[in-house]
Amino acid sequence: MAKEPAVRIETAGCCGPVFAGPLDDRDAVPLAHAFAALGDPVRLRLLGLLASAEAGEVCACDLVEPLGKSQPTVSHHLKVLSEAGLIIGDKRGRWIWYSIVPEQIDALRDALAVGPDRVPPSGARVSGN
Amino acid sequence: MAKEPAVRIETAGCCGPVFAGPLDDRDAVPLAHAFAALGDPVRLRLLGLLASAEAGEVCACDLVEPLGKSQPTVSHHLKVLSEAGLIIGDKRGRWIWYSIVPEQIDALRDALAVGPDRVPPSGARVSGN
DNA sequence: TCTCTATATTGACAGATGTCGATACGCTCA
DNA sequence: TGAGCGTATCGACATCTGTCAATATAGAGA
Repeated sequence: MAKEPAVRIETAGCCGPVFAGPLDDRDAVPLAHAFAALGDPVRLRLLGLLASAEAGEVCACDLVEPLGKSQPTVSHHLKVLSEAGLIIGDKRGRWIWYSIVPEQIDALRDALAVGPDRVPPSGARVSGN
Repeated sequence: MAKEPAVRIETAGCCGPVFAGPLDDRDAVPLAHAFAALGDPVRLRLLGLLASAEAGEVCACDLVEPLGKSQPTVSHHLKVLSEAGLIIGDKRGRWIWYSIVPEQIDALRDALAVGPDRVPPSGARVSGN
């Protein structure tokens, strides 16, 4: 179960680097949502823990203590990251194992490519204006 | 005036990709602050406008109308981006010309490099499905 | 100097967000 | 079936954030 990211950022798939040109509000909103998910220290540390896990995934039960937050708070942040499509949880028995969705992180990286001549995704795209 | 970014993200300069390992709270806070600055559609569109400008910079007076927000609101967002070190303003006479600070954007991109063995900061996209 | 214009700041307000304790849900195992 | 554990949800609260009208500040030009 839990095999599909909750959200797919459109950047990598269709629209190319955001900074390659003026951005439509409809494109900006989901992207801003994804970046906002990164805009919290606890969530960044959460991602760091997942990324550094030997097996590429971590049991939610092993996230509470290193973060120093209450279980509901950690659960809340996991939900935010999950809804942004940046992580995904796999339920096995009593436990849920979370792992990073690399494609989504990459999509955000691509979105941060500055200028039209940087890392064009597949084809030349919307070369602004 | 206005020659130095307000903030320098430590990632590129010293610490490498954030997702390469567990993240200290002291490191996470400034980074989260920078990502939070990207977490608003208006600010993303603002960056898009700056990035797509022919001259690499845009007069603040030319930002209000395309964004469809009030002048104080635009000024507020410019301040947020500026304090995050993502843009910089150059005052010339009555006008202030804003431009992107590419090094800071790159620092954020580098911070999003997932894992120690993935996509060393320079490009190489992972054609994410 | 005084006026005009560009930008920033202030104050106010509604809505979003981070946090926790309490509690509900769901799975496993005896 | 019931007890126990892992996780999510709820409710409450303080804080932060986005927005705008009003106002202040600062430079240019008459």
